[in-house]
Amino acid sequence: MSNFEALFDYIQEISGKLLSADDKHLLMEHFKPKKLRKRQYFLQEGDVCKYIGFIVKGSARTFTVDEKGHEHILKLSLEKWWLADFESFYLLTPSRFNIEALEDLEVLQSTNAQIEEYLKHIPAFSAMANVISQNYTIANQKRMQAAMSYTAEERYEDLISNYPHFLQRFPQNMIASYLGLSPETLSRLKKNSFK
Amino acid sequence: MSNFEALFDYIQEISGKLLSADDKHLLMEHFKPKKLRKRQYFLQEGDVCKYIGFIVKGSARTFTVDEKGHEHILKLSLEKWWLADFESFYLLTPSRFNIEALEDLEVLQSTNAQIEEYLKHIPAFSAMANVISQNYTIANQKRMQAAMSYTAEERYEDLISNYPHFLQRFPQNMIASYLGLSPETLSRLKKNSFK
DNA sequence: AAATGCGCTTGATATAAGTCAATTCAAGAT
DNA sequence: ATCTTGAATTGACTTATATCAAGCGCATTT
Repeated sequence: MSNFEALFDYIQEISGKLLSADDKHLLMEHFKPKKLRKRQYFLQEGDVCKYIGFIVKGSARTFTVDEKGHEHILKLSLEKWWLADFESFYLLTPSRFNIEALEDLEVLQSTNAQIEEYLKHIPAFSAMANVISQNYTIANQKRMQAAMSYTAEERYEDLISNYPHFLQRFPQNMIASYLGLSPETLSRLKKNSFK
Repeated sequence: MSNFEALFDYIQEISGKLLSADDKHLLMEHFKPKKLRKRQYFLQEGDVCKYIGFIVKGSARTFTVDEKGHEHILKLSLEKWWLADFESFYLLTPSRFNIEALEDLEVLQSTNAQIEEYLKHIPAFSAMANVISQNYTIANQKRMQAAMSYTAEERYEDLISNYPHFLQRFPQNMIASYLGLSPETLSRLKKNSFK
């Protein structure tokens, strides 16, 4: 119940529209609460990402494992973020990513087919989707630019100013991987930047 | 006139829906043909990206210039691609990017306000927008992964298999910058991969 | 035909970041 | 309380890529 309040608030806030009682009932009917304990997987490489999850509580990481066995974190996610490999979710192809809970995790999850229904029938939901799509496009553009043009140190500074809470919520080695750095390099970087 | 046929075909192909005669008239009313000669700018750093352009003919690059004066290409664009800095276009903020014609360029351009109208009134157009948004999300996810996890050589192989025509249309130093490499490094890379 | 500019290549060197290995430290488990 | 585990740090060394510099074709201009 209070899980759903978080989702309702989020949709209304982002879309700038109100949800009717009917809208809420429809959402509650098909978004299923799911709990994962720390270290459990929301999605495993090779599986199809059947569900998209809205994070009510906890955190997660989306990562790949390369041929040498090294992990690369593509996304770190917190409360009020959506959890999915969108390629797999949209196209129903096997995913190349793993999504793992970094803390005990509570999500509300739904299938692509249900999402299509929401988009059709709930104006606030489709308005939200449009805003999110814009935000994602902008964020991706920025992150890509940072990855291409910035040095390791600049990317770290950037992270600090854009997502300061990340430093509290995620261990350093995860941050390093997210920035495309080895844990050692990030450690040294921090030491030097204090001077 | 034949310019618009390219746009109409594109919208119908991507959306899977047909455009009515009214739809087409509406599009022709507000999409303006614009020609740029090679080396001219579609968008300059610091300006607001007032227009989104649909490329009918030609090619372009989107790039930033860092403090050291080095250019970094974020996007290489060809026929049937959309041209804009979406952050600036959506939010009307000054752009950090430059968009420059690499060949003589013909685009059909429109403002954000007009696009909103199309989304409201032309079903094929809004269906197209949804598909594009999905494709962008997927492409961004892939490119980000490539940038994080792949070596220079793997990124080049990746480019060859995903966009083989890029090699014909863009000079090598542009490809290098797009891959986040110096021209020298790409040159050496090619030599070694032949062995 | 000469001259200019430009993209590509090649060589020598510099630098940023990765790798491997050892140590410390804190947190959880027994 | 002790033991174990894993994160963070630090040092020594390696590697990938950038930088600087020179030279070579090739096209465009004069």
